[in-house]
Amino acid sequence: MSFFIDVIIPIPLQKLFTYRITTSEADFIKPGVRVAVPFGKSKIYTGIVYNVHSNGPTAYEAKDIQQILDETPIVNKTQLKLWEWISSYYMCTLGDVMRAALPSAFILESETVITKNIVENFDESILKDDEFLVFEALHHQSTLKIHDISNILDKKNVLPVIKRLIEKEAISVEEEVYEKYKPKLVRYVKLHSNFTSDKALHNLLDELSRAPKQRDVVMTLFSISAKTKKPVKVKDLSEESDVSTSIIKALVDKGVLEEYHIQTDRVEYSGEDTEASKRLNEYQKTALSEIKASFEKHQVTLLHGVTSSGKTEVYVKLIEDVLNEGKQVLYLLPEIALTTQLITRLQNYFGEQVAVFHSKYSVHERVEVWNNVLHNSAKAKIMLGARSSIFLPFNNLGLIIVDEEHEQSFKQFDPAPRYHARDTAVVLAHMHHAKTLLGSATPSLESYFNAKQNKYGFVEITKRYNDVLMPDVELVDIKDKLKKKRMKGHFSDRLIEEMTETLQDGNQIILFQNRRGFSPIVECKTCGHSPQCPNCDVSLTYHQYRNQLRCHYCGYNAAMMQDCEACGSQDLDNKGFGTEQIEEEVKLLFPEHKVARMDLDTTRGKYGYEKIITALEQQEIDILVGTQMLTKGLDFRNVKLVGIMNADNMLNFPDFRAHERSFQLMLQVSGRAGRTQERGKVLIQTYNPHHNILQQVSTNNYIDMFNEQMNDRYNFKYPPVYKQIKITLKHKDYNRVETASIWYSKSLRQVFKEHVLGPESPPIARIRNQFHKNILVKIPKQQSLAKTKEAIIKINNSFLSIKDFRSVRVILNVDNF
DNA sequence: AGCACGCCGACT
DNA sequence: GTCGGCGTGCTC
Repeated sequence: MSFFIDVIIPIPLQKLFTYRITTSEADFIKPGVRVAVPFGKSKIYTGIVYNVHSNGPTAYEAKDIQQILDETPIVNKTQLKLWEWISSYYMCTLGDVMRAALPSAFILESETVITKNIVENFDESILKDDEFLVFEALHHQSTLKIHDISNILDKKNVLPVIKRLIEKEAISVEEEVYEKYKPKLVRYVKLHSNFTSDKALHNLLDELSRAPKQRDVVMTLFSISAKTKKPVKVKDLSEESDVSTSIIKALVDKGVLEEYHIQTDRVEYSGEDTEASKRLNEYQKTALSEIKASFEKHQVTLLHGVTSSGKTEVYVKLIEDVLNEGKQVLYLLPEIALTTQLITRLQNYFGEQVAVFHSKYSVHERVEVWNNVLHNSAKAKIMLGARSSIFLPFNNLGLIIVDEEHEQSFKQFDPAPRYHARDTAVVLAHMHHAKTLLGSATPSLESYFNAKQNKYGFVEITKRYNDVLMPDVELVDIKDKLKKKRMKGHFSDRLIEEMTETLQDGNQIILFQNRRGFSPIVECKTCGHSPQCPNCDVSLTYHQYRNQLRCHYCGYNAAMMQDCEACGSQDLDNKGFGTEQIEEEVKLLFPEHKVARMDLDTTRGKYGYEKIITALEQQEIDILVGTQMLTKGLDFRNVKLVGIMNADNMLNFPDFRAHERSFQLMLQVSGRAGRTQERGKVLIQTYNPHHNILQQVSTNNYIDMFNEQMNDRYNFKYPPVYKQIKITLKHKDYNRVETASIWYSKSLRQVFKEHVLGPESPPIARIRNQFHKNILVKIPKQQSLAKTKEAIIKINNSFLSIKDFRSVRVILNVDNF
């Protein structure tokens, strides 16, 4: 009997690929192991075995696999089940999910390696110029990659050149697979076995009496190993004996010491002993027991706790319980909230059992974390991570906590799989028969709605820790202030007053402006022209610190011009304002005080973010200007005043969730004010102080906001009342997308009638030279989601079979919010 | 997604 | 006349 395997390949193709394996391989291969398989003419890909069977294909001849890459599965059954759920729910391929799920080091790809043929008296004259260049390069370097050749020839399509060289038998090519993951080795030393006897050792020390430094090293090695009874690291030995590693090396060369390696973990926690978890206050205790009671009835529970209510302590208690049952915990939170502050706090309680999974980790670190989770290692009982950590190979999950549940960064928008980590977490927990706790000070409407519908359990903490009062929120009408000439730049007299007072008391200030850059738009005062991005339909943003104009959509940048491109006038004006400009203005208003800025531009580097946080904690900064980055997971003792520079631009954002988002954002920023005894103050500058959302923010009235917003959602058939799927079409030719989107929406309308919206051009119709069109399908609660998707897939297939439309890119986005 | 094949414009 | 553009089709 012959055996076959179906393999998931990390490419966006819906089907699995069948390969033939030998009988002995069949004994060995299980679903979840990686195999290297030939694909297409020359490529070798890493695939994940989906299943093993003996039904050979009839329509084609199955290829043999090239190699088995793992002894045991690196992906477990539950994960494969989750992958399948994601692929069907979010309408993407298993290959897409695989790409997102596995650390990139697991996905090996072959690379073409070019070598020179050894031929006596090769006639170089038959080579053309570019061919000769490549041939010449191989004299200096024994092998070249395709990429190297592109660099040498300075063009991208080099395959024809290589082909001709092969025909002339000047070179040959080979596919090489790289094991990208190399475990980190730490160097250790021990005394060579020749000297372990007392006598030999005595002789050695005598011999070394003329080399005191070397003698010291040997002595220190003894004392360290006597003390620690563990292998001795070269690094430790060098530090302890205070000699350079070159002396140790000399001893190794002499054969006195022996060097060896042990594989170690890159991700190591070297903290102090763990401390007992804190005692909970009354509200926290009540919440804890309510959550436990709720878990009896509900698989998912929503914890609505005001900012600074001490939710983390409650989580800690819950985690302790789950750990005692010997189960794993997943603690999900948005990327920007993954701060050192929180990590250290959890490590203080749980020590080594906490592992972090982070986008800033190197590929190697991710593999190590993956393996620790896979083997249910004691080092990875509690996984702390952003959305992609739902893909880790848990085998015994007891609890998932989704903190800051309302954060939109849990949803992946690009590329596929466009999954929502919170919703996927609920499904994952269900597969493990585990519980899910969603926590937020400002729950998303959908979660609160689910709680109200009794689909989720619900628990509330309404008091801040230590009974600190909620900040006092004041709305400042800048329209009125402008009229009365009480504005200095973007600062109202009220804001300046409060700032002056706060600084006099030695407290800190946070200013929130939801837009980076200096001023969004440069406009010529003479002709009204403003510079546009050549690739996108947006005006360029002026960034002062590099005197540059930049596009926030495609990254295009150009030097700021001296005079108007259109009419040559020198009278250029800056419209609108961003964080940079606020920073400038603050510096002028308060020259005595230290001002810093926190946005994408200032936190680029690996530690950029941390530096600013530390500086603020140590009170080196008096005033911090920033974007929404400020809102998350930061706990500052001395911030007393929070200023929101302009509430209107978020409220007017064209999105059905703009109001909900603004409410969440403003309440979260406000939460940064006054976290200790003194009551904090929040000033919100706006042109429209009577806006309901602003009123609800100032009275901290979530319920009112919820009811009012839900009313809109009912009326306009938006989530969470209706489900929705967004279909985006992209093409570089506007007419093409236009016709394509009309065809697409027409077909959809035949099935879904009035529940199809669009096609519409988004506010920014062109990004990276691609024109976009959006179509929205609204799905009533009683309509089957599975059937809806089936119908869409059918329409999509007919769409793709029209040859004029084949070049149009289609993006399906389920729950596009 | 890649990559090969095949058909048309702009250069030697 | 070739080089290189990209539209089309296929991948076990």
